[in-house]
Amino acid sequence: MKDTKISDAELEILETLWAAGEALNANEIRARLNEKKDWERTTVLTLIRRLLDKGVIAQEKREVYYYTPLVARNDYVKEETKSFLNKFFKGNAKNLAAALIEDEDLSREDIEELREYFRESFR
Amino acid sequence: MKDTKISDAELEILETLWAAGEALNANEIRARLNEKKDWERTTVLTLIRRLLDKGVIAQEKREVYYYTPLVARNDYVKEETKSFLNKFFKGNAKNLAAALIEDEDLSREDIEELREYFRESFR
DNA sequence: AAAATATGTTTACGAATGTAGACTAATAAT
DNA sequence: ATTATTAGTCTACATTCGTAAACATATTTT
Repeated sequence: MKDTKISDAELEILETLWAAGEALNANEIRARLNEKKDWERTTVLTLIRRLLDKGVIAQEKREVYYYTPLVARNDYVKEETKSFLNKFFKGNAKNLAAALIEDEDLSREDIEELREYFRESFR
Repeated sequence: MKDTKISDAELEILETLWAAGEALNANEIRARLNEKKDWERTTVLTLIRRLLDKGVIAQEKREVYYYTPLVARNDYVKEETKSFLNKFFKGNAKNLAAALIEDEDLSREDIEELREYFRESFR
């Protein structure tokens, strides 16, 4: 699960499973996805297959196959964050923070909140 | 320059130009890239072409073509950061911060620095 | 039993990517 | 003038991705 590349479409499936917190079958996944992505049944199945091939989810046979993530969202996101940091900020979190603050799309409150967060998080 | 997707390989070229701070020709780009990527001459040329097609760099004809970025790194990175934030943190910077802090790869000092940074950055 | 439905696998197909060879035009060296 | 070198464009080709239709199989309806 180290260097497995997960595509955007595949990630939608994974996010659905993570959000569910329990094994889902293809139809359930499709249903929950429906608000966001209106994919054909077979599209969902293809993505599931690819995730299986990549070894990032597992299947369990009941009346129908049920799928569960083999990676915790937390871990995955942490990895992605690290890559992102390296890609654009030489791995330096402070530079990222700078970019966040510079971003005029962050409201005053957002920043205030961030500050607060850091203050607490490490006394 | 809004929704232009720049691939990883293309980004290497761009980074080189950004770092240079002045127009470079293909050979110069290749030379500076050499430490990281040992690409064939034509590979570099292909990537340059793709960036031209995407309208993210411009060329200027002297004895030989010289290339300049049409996007500021800052702006580009800001955009990417925003997407990243949306993709994994529902656009919520605080959640990102949480992930950063959770990351045991950040040293105490890193975090301290971050805190400091936020403290100053917004009095 | 025949027909319809549901579930899964295989095959497909165009766009993007990483990587570069073939080919061409221009310039320089012999 | 002939040959070699350079700079650029065009073509190529395997892989991944997004998206799904075709096809096979099992199950349910009629």
